[in-house]
Amino acid sequence: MPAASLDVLTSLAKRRGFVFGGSDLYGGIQGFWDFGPLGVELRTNIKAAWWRSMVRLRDDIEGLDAAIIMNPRVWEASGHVAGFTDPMVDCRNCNHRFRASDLKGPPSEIACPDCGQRGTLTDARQFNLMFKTHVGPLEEDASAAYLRPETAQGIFVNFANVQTAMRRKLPFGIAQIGKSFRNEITPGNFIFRLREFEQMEMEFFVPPADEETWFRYWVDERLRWWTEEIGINPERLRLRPHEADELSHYSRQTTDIEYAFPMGWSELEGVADRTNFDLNAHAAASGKALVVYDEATGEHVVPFAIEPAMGVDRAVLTVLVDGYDEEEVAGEKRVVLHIKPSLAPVKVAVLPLLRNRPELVEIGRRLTADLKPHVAAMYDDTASIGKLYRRQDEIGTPYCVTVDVETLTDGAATIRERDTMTQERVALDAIPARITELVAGAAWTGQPAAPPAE
RNA sequence: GCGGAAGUGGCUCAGUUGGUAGAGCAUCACCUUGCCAAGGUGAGGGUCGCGGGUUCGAGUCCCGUCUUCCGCUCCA
Repeated sequence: MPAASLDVLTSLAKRRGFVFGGSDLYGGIQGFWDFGPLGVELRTNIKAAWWRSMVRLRDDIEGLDAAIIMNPRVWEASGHVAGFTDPMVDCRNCNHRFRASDLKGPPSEIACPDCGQRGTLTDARQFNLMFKTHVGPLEEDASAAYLRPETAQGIFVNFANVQTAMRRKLPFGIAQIGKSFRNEITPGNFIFRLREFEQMEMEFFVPPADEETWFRYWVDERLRWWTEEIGINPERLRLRPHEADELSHYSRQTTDIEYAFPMGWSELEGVADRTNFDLNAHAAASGKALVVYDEATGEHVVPFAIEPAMGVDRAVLTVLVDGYDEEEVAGEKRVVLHIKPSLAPVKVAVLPLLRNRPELVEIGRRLTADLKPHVAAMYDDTASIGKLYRRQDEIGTPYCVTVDVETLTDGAATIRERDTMTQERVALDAIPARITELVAGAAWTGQPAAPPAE
């Protein structure tokens, strides 16, 4: 099963209303995409799946929705101001990049530390990966603020609030879904790397002694989520532990969950062991203790944070790539999105076999109205039945209900399943319940993995 | 930011040595068919990314600019 190329997928996404180029009316803007009618449903469903498995089904994780703009001191304490705004120097010969402060002289006078070539270094340039803005109407330095480059800091600065309000003891986690912004030098690969993107991050706070156990637990649990709950082909997923020299400034160890995208294996989610780096940093900068009292030892401890972090947009891309398939049916190409029914933008489409029979149209419309309170449903009669099926296949609609002439006498209609194209005949009255049952039955395979044994 | 390629109707593209825009698919209407992209008739839709220049005349040449794509960087 060859994965769809990004071109094919981009074309499908635009044509069918999943994703549009950002501001394309004005020629576009690099690194920003708009989600259309179907795209917003898909991403909403993915977020719901994450929130359900992370927050709703668990009793050890709380939810949070922090502001995008925070006090700039947050970013100084977290290390992002230092890490994201250094003057950088590029080597035109070997393409490596250096912090100007790490070089032993002016870039124009020294040789490249890597390739040794002289005269190939650019001047120092400010690389600010954080979007800067101003709070209030005056654009002065004192009012400068940043759009958050990760949602995690909103969790860390609310650690004590949540812990106290919810009377939490270790271990417990805080989960958050929200937009983040990075002025990436090179966005691209469709919606893989964006400048405005949405993250789903969870910080799981554990006693320092349990760090390793929980780290392994979350790597396994996240991989399970991708395969069992999102339905991604396990053969196209792999784990990749980071080498020591590629770790982020806050991380002791990180394992990526990678997917075999058309452009190669790329990161889908990172599980990072952030230790107590962030809580310590914020405690030091704010002057407020960020600790939990451990009754067993009678001591205050600064918890360690294990962080599974993923991008909603990458999840959308993955679901599209993984689900896309071109089959041959009766000598014709059939494009179908084999995505999990729970994720599909439209769960059921009601199609009259004959659109010039008012009775069938009437029944179809009424059935659609009956379905809408239960699942995302739509009605379509603007083409022949075969064409209507293919349209729904292309957007991943798992079920189609076809109202035919026999419906007038037997009061039943056929439910056609996307992947097998098989049909079952069900009484009109029973169809909403049956569809709901089918969608729900195929949606969830189970509960999150049990926490590691004490 | 550096190197390479490209920007023509919703999508994919054609447009010959510059002469005043086409195709397929898609969409819509009507007819016909009636369970997996059938057929027929017709319709809508493009100031050819944007700005400037050369020319009697530019999608087609020149300059600038913006954007996109592929590599390097990045990391959700």
